[in-house]
Amino acid sequence: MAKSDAPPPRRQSIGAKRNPETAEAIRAAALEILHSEGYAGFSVEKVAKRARAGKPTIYRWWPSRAALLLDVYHLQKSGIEYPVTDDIEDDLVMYLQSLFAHWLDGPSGDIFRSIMAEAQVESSAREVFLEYVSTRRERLAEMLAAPRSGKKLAIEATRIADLTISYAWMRLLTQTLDVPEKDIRLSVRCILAGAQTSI
Amino acid sequence: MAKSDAPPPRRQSIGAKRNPETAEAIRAAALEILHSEGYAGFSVEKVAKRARAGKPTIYRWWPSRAALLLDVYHLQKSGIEYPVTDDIEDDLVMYLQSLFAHWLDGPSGDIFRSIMAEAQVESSAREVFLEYVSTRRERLAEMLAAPRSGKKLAIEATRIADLTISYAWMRLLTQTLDVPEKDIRLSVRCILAGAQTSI
Amino acid sequence: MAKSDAPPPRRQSIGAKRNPETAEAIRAAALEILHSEGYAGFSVEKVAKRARAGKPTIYRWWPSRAALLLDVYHLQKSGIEYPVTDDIEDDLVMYLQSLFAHWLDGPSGDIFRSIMAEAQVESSAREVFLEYVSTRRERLAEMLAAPRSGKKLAIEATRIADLTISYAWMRLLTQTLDVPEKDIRLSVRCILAGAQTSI
Amino acid sequence: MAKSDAPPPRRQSIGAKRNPETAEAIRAAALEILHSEGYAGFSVEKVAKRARAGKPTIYRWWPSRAALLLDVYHLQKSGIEYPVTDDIEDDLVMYLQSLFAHWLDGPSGDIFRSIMAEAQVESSAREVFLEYVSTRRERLAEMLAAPRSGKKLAIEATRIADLTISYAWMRLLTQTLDVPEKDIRLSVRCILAGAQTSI
DNA sequence: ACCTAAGCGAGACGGTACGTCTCGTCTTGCG
DNA sequence: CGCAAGACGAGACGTACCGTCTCGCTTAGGT
Repeated sequence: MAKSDAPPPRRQSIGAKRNPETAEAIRAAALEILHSEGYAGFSVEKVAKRARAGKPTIYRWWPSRAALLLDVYHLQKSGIEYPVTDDIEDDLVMYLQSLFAHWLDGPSGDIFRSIMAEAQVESSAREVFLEYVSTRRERLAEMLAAPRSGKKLAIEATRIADLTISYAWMRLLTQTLDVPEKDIRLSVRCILAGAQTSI
Repeated sequence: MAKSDAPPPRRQSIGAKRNPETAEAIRAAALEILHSEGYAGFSVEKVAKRARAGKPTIYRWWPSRAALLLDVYHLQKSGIEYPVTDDIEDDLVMYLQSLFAHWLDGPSGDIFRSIMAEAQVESSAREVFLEYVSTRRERLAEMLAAPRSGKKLAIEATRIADLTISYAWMRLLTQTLDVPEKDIRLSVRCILAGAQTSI
Repeated sequence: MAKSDAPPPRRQSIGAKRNPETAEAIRAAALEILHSEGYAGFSVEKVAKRARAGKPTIYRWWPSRAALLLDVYHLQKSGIEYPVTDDIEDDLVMYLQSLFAHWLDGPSGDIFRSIMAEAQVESSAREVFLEYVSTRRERLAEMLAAPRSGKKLAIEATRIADLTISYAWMRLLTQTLDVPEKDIRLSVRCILAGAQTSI
Repeated sequence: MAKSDAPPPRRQSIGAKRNPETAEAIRAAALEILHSEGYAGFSVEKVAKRARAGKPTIYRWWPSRAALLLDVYHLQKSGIEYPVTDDIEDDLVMYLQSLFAHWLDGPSGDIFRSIMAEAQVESSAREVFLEYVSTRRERLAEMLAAPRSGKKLAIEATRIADLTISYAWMRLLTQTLDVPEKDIRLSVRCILAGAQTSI
């Protein structure tokens, strides 16, 4: 995760079209600020300064703060695994552990919280947030519904997915992501308890 | 629910102690602004102007924007019941139903979302938010741990409380509070499934 | 004075040399903008857009805003009469009236004020401004010194010219060019009163 | 001309009323910037930074750049006399001499030219400028209309005032303030020639 | 019956950030 | 190589709130 902390060099126009280097520098600067100072310290002005870009250049391509936030967030929404083994409990625990680690490690947790906050202020942010949530939920439900030897879910996978996602969000929002595996497992067991039947 | 839309008269000191009328006017003004303009349009300055109060008066009693926000939420939150019958499932379903109805009916759902947003921006807000959440959690855990004839919880009540609260927040944040009782019951049953044992 | 208000067509390079049509279109656009929006609304960007020209094309031929302004101003400094009849008072009144009308009618008054403003920002503008003023002054002094039957000026013509020009500028700068002939005549009479002697 | 170049300390509110120290610091900063960088380098942002004041504080009391400029000019303008002796010609000569000396000595000449430039750019500045000019004109007319033994003006004092002011502006704008007293006297005599009658 | 102490309204203050504007430079791709 | 087009870094514009401060007024409670 080597981040270049050096001040970026001055870039210039490459003609009557968008300079991808500039766009990249702006996204990177936004990301770094969100990571180091959080949503509270995020401002277009700081992004511009850190990226060595003019404010109008940012507003030319991202119509608002929220748009920039959403763009940066899209960059980051990768890397989470959806494991499928024979033990569904293990799978869920592993999923949550990697998710929490992902949120804790990099800026993605902060970004996700930022999006949630921004969604309260800007309605455009809300739409994208809801749409993203829905795809995540479906993906997780898929994982849960995957066939496993000798067992099957007694209730809908989406319900389990909802409860799992709810639990993860709560941990994120209450800043309690640093949970020992035992605790995660107990909560997962609780969610799954009534949902499994042996064949 | 008579709301005074008239501009409040100027109040003055009633001596070396807090003027409850002032406090009330401030809370009311904050509520009205949140209701009519949402979190996006909420500012201490507007509250002061509408309540015909000085800004320092607000900051004297509420250390931050978030504290005021939370206080206003409390005003609205009065009607939530923590039922204790012999059936813990019924209790939880009833609790969630009344909570969802409360969030949907008035401005309290919006207010709670506002608080969550504010908690991402201001660390002081985060503390207040976390502390509030913790009391709610304990209160709910208490309800769950109440002695019921013939049954007791096999695991910690706080874990069940966490999962319940998580579920409620998720519904709030995804704007899906309008859930039929059957769905709530299924989710509650899922949470409680592994948590109960007969004596 | 028919000015084309239609948007000029797109021009292109005519090879490795300056396109005079382009230069003309730029001058014309600058003139129209100064006339319709005044110095306040004058910007190289607007000129480029109206002339359907690129900004660099403007900067290639006019090193600065001021240079363009001065060029445009040179285009306009014509058309004023310097009448010589037997009555010097009538002459001066007529001169001022036509000058005021000229300033009010077309863009030249605005341009003159613009040059004065620009001269405060750019020293190059100042030089040209001063040089222009000096030629105007000499031309007016010439008119005043022209032989008239039976009378001659008792003092230097340049002094009268200075006072006349001063009066005109003041009217221009205070936006009070719409003066009835009677007022002009009274002021002129005042200036001339001590300057004439019968033979 | 010892000017304090030290950065001013942070000031604070002194209650619900204007802090004169702040006003003074802002005026002083504006003056210094105008002196060192001229009108071209003048900006509200720089003034705020140098005065250690917030931009809104400046805009609270001076509705526009021009208003600040004019205020600063006032600071400098204090030393102009409106003499009233028995000889109106001497009075006007003395007035112009002291005015020219004042414009030449310090920054006030430059400031006044800046104001004239600003008035061409911003309509609000124009109003302020015109209003200021009108008071100066009246003040001068008053001086001219003052009763003097044995003589009275045959025409309106305001006309004489206008011509005098016009002359002074012209000298300022053409950078020819360094005029020998004889020249001033001749011009003044010219203006006054037809305006006086013995009793 | 004074006197201190605190609450209160009002609003100015130093700041930060907003989103917009124009400047003068730069590069592209067409002709 | 000229030209239209327009992106770019820079930085000022004027506005909205932030949270802190000081004022002058009002009332209550202690002496």
